[in-house]
Amino acid sequence: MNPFEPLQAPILATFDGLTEEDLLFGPSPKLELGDVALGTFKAAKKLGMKPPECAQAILAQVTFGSQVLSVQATGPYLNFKLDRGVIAQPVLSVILDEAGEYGSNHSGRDTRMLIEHTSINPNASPHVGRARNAMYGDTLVRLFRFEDYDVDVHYYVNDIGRQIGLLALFVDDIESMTFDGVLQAYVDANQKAEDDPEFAKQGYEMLAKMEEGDPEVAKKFHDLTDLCLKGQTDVLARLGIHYDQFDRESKYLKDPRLDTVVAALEEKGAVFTDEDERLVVDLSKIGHERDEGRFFVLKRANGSSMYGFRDLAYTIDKMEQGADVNLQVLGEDHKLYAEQLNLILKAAGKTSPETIYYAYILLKDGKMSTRQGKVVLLADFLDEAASRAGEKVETQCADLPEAERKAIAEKVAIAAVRFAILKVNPNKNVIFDWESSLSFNGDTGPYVQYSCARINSILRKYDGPVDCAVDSEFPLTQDAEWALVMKLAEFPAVVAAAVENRNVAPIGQYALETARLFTTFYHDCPVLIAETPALIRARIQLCRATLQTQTNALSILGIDALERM
RNA sequence: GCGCCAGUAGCUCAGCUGGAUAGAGCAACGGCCUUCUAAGCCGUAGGUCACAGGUUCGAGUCCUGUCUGGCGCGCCA
Repeated sequence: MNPFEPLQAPILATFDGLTEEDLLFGPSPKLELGDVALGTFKAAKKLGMKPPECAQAILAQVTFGSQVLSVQATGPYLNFKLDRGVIAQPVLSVILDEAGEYGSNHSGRDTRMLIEHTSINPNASPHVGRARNAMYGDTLVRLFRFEDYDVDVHYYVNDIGRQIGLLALFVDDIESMTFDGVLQAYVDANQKAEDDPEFAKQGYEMLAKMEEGDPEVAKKFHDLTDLCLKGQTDVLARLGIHYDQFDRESKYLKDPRLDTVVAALEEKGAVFTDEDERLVVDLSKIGHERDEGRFFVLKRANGSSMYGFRDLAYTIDKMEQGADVNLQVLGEDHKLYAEQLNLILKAAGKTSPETIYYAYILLKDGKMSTRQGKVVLLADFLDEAASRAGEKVETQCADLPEAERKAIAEKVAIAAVRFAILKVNPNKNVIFDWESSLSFNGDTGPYVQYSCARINSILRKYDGPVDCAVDSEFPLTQDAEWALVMKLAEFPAVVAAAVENRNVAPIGQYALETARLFTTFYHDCPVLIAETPALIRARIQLCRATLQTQTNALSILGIDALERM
């Protein structure tokens, strides 16, 4: 949706050699200057002029249509005053017409994508720190599906490893065990392993039996990790996060494709057995330039494989599933590790997925620590947030049945967490503050939801359905209306940028800005009691278009636009 | 020590890939509910964009160095 088309076309027709990209349209910094501004920097360069000259040249030579009421050159800028209604009409028309698809550029048509995210260790309940991976990954999935990608979501289950070995040894009766029970058992088992070396050794033996394929041990590992996985995915499902496929690490223990990798490494002289009988890759032979992180261990002295060795097989497996785009979401602590894997795969003639990294979530008084109990569990936070939201819903939606009120409170809680995490650029640490995340005021998900609830409230009171046919004489004159329309027109570009940069944070920022502009409009421009029927009709359509755009933006973020709250 | 990421208002964050006088929210102060939901709105105050150089018509944004914080660097996953 390019609302500037009527301004652009006559300029392009007058000056040869200019393209759309040379014309930098945007809102004027102040509405007194104009409704829309054009920066002439790029165009000037192409035309061999200085920007202010270029502005003057456009002013002198171009004849604009009747939509343009006046043009003024201010240094390198041109400021246009427009017939706002005429410009706004097609914007609203497109939004109401495209409805749930408004904002999508459909860039993923006929494109298959495999994305792996979350993949947390089974022995922990998701806390908000780890959940950044899940929320970010899930939001990418939603973004790409919105763009018509055919997305397959994978979760890599670390179902083997020392921690599961200890657990399997410690736990007798899995049948009657709960997720919380397993978590406690893991803590106890670790303590026991620390106190009792013999027990620790037996843990490794369990692991060895698992690798050898002992059916009884395998079943125990499987049942334990299943229980854990269910506990974890239940919490994540509460946030609307779902997966298409769970890939068990144990499946990749003896993958024949690893032989070809090792053979390729041998051929390049990049693999050797060290003095402790470990099988080690020397990455300096295959492109790693520094000393740090030069060595990568594939197998222990006893022949059991390391996590990274199995991950090589898993990565190869993912890449061979025929997706056009492969993505994985990893914490920034995995940066070097992923680079090491990539080098090995490249040396073996294999490709690697594109990785999206995110920085850690910190607490106000430092980093999270499971050991010190300095964690915010996702489930705990959601419970507390839902309870606080519930108090408000109780007074504001007293007429609704209790079940419905509870559902609303839960959705507010989800919006609070998801938004708090997603609005921050992924390469920045998030400082998670319990209190401000529970306030629901200001820059929050609930604030955005609230603006939607207000729109819904107006639409409910408006008698009759909203007409999608937008009048050509669209009577919008107020600044608040204009600012809102311009913001709505931006949405497809915001989505396109998010796709290109694999960054969803700007969508959160966009929803926030739109909500703020709507609220200003809400206060400045009465809808249901506007002066004329035509104005009521127009503002209702603007409300409907805003709600549609926000619904689409929020759905990418995994947040529900609420009818009432 | 080496590598990657970051440093913007007291606090938490934006800043459209180099463009007009750097923007929000929280906290503070002052206003606004018999008028579409006050989870709200309007206003005031708050800045040497970590620091020092450089690149050019123009730098919060690009380059170099320094400082501070996060993460990582051979049998954890």
